[in-house]
Amino acid sequence: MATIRDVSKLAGVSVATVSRVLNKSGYVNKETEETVLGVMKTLDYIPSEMARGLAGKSTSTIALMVPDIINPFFPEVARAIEDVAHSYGYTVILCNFDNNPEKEMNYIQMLKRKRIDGIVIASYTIQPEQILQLEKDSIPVVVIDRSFPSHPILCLTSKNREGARLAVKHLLDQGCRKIAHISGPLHVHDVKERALGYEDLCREQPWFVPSLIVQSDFHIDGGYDSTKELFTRHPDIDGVFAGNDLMAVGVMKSLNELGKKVPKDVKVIGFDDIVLARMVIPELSSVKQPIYGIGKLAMENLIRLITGESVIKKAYELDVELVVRQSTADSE
Amino acid sequence: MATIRDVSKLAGVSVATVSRVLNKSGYVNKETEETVLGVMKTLDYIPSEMARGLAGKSTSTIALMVPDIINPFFPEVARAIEDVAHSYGYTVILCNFDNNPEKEMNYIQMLKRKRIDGIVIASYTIQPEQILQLEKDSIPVVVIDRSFPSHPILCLTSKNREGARLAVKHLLDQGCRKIAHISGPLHVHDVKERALGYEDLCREQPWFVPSLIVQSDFHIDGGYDSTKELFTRHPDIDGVFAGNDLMAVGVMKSLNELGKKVPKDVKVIGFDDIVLARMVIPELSSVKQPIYGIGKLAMENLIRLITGESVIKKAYELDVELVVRQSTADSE
DNA sequence: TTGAAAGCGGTACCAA
DNA sequence: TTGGTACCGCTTTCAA
Repeated sequence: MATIRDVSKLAGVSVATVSRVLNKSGYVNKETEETVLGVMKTLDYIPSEMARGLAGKSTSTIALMVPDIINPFFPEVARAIEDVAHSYGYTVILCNFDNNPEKEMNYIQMLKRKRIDGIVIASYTIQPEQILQLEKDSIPVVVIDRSFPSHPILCLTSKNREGARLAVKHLLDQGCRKIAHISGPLHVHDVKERALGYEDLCREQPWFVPSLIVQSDFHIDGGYDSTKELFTRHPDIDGVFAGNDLMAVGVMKSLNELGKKVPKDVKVIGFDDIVLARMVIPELSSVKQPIYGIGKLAMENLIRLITGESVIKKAYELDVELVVRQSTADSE
Repeated sequence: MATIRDVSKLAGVSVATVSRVLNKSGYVNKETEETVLGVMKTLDYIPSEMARGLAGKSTSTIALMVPDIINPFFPEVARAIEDVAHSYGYTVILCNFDNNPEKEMNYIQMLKRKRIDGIVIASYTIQPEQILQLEKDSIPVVVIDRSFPSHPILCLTSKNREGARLAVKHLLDQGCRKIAHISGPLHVHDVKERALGYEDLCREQPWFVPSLIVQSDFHIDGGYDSTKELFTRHPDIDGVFAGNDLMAVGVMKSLNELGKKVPKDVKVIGFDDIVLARMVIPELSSVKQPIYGIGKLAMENLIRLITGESVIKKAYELDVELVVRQSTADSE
């Protein structure tokens, strides 16, 4: 493989000059430039990012750390991240860490060795201190789907509490008179917010009892199992607000087995509005998070951090939107 | 950030020695080693992969090129690739190229600059010559979900024709008497195979007419639209074999709107058995490709190619398996 | 068992 | 406008 020296020799100039035309930096005579460009073509010269990285420039590589790319929320984020990254000349390393703190740290270590320029991370296991440490090591980080409001960390989440209220309000409007909530892991602040949104509207209802809230794990099977559990205790539930769409799908599957019709007997609404919501039958109502937008914004901000532009490191909350589909339709 | 020189100075040894303990290569006195290891810890030394890459070793990075990570088939592959890669110390770069040859080439160029060690690619647009060229540039490639039987290229696909036969046979066994096939892009050999499998069993049927085969695009909307089209022409279709699960879901959505019950009025079967198949209601019958296995095998073989172990570069076909679920259940 | 030094392929400063 | 050259951080002979 041709090197910059090969090019310089064949073009009869110095490597410095070749470097200049390569980077369009500094003065280069028009003709010289053309010669060099020509030689590059002839030699099929491809500059080594590794070498330029070593010589001081950045690696143009960022990492996307997610619990599990199979969870359909993340491919949508990944897609956005990758689109923006690619358009800015960055490359994306994909890391799955399965909510396993050890694997997570292992990965971070590996990323440090690679001297990546930054990280976008979605994690319920990472501690704010770890992120601060990363920044101290001058590796910018953007956190998505979780916020650390009391730390100077750039986080991107949605208006979870408001979204939850929208969902529950909608169920009430549709005539539901006993609404359950299946939540994700409540020790996570942003997950808790959704449960709080539910409580905001339901706590004062005559039918409300705490056992209408069940904590689960954001997975489809969790939604499935929790539903069985809920309906054993409260056979008269007529509305379910699931903490995310994946669990909502589990809810629908469970209801189907219980012989309950959606939306006739029970109305179901999820959260996130992943593409899956439009794939199931009946189509799932949901609270739309701007997933692509979150990914896009995350990457744009990360690049800003990398290039040293001024960005305020704090928790940003994006707008959500109620999306009504068949799973909460009027039961005529 | 500490460098190998910092370590060597503080430990009172040469960089060569530090390098040796780093790589556990060559002789190092037990005590010296411990000293060095200690200093590394104190300095929080993290070797630069970039530098070692430049100095001759590999980048320990491979690329996964897919049309679109949002297509649920690919996260499953990605997951496998990443698992194996990580366990061998490799890092995975994710590339979406949207079936856009230009973007694809653009990416390959970028990957060359990064001097990645190898590529796993799923593409219907790439030409065998491009892959051969890559290998000539000493970048090993493993192709998945597509085969180039007449080229010395390592490809991993499933027994598509046999799988299609299994699917259609099953529909026939379940009593279907007019079966349609919605296929993917037929110009791709492996896609064609599925259509041929369908024809193997249907061509001789009294009800068969060529217009029962519709070409589509492997996307959910394609399956949806094709179904509308098919039922306009043939309202009496009672079985649909979709070329992949995504289209099968589109089929079910379309049938739902047409007022046809699945599986009572029409039975539906897909291909791939992505996790989505178990998420929809009714659950989708499918022909199971060992997706995780394909990804795993792809990565294992890629590593073998990278490390120069002997691998026969040819098209391998993996076994498939019929998975019966609700969408083709008996209509009692 | 250890060290000196020549790269690896670029960048960028300083002179010319 | 151009060239010479000292690095960047690590690996790998070759000698000692």
